Amino acid sequence: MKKQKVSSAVIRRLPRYFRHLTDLHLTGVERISSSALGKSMGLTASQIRQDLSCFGEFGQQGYGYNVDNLRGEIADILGMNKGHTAIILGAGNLGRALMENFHFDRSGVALAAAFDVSPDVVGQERGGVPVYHVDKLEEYLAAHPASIGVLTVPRGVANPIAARLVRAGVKGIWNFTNTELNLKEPGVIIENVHFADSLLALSYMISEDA
Amino acid sequence: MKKQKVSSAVIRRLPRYFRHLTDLHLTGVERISSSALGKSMGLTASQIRQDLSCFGEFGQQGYGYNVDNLRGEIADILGMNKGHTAIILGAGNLGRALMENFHFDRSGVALAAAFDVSPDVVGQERGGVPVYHVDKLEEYLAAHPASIGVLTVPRGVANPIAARLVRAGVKGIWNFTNTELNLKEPGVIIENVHFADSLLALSYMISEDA
DNA sequence: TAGATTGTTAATCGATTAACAATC
DNA sequence: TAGATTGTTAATCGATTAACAATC
Repeated sequence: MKKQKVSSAVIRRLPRYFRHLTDLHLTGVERISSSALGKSMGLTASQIRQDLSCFGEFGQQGYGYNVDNLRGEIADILGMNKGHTAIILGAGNLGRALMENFHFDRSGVALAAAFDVSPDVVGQERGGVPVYHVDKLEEYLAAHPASIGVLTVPRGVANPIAARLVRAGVKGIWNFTNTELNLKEPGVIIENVHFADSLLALSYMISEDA
Repeated sequence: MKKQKVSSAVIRRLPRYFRHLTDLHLTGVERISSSALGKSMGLTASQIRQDLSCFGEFGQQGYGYNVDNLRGEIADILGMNKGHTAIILGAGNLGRALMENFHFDRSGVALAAAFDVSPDVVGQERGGVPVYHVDKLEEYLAAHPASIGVLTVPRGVANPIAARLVRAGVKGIWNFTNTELNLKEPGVIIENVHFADSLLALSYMISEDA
């Protein structure tokens, strides 16, 4: 178990490797070299080999990598086989879009439930996922622990809800609320999805040469 | 007009600066030093000054930065005052969530219309935005040019629709389709929003020390 | 075997941080 | 004025790329 710290740049590339290898696998490709993979992803062969070497030796000299095997190794590295479970907080438009359309299972995550306050959705099912009242959150989590909380609540309640999630033992928060969460608990991981940041970066890039 | 290339790391931080300055402004903060801003954002003062120096001189020795002024400068840099217009392709769950809940205007972008094929939505309005049949796309864009296409169509049609957008003169594509778009046109900017990549990175981080 | 391609060490490049003169 | 803080140049650090011996 080599325990050197893996840089964030590498971590961000891992899902891309996984996605490309999945595509290759579905296309029937059985083996690929670092240079071929690099060309198709816009990376250098060196970088790919360097990245993978953080986690082990997955290739074979003179051959390259077995696509399906490497895909499996990366799935493992990403924690896709750890049986992570997620719950959604906030079954508004975005929450429902995730429930109905996003394939959590393809990332190795089981979406177990959603929570909201509105009588319009509480008690219903969306995309096969039950929606409970948020008052039941702690009770639910005590019986059905979850490692990931998906935060799609309104900005205003983001922090209090996040604090409740953390107190109830959630390990990571997937934050869609456009708020910087400030938790005191150190161990909890926050992954922010800031739509506006992404759109503004695009706006910058298309504005540059005008 | 200094024209040194701005690194992608800097570009990605600009929207964060904008967001934090907006928050400060709303809280009534009038001036801030690079070190105070750095502390609140988890960056070094050096980095902030270095970043800003790519675009000009916005501070004052011994004083720091005027929050509202700097916010305005960054808005300008980001192209928020260029009058960018966006259209949404695909008025499914995600497309509708963006129409009804995402404030394009807060990023300086006007959302003008959406396009879909389903009779269930075509002809309706969502969040004040009309939904047209995608057959009308070229005709519409000829009359109402847009700089940004928001791609929330199913994976399968992502590439053909993207190609049509580009042919019709769109400058950037905000891609939510979990597909790597391959366009031949060089000038067009693609900004990918890969939910799964983000979730997998989170999965990795919470799995690490288990 | 010869050719291909790995994993890894060394070299390069770029980004972040530190230092400091300039000055409000 | 003295203190604070900028913009910028130099130093450091880390990440990417290149090179190459090992070997399938």
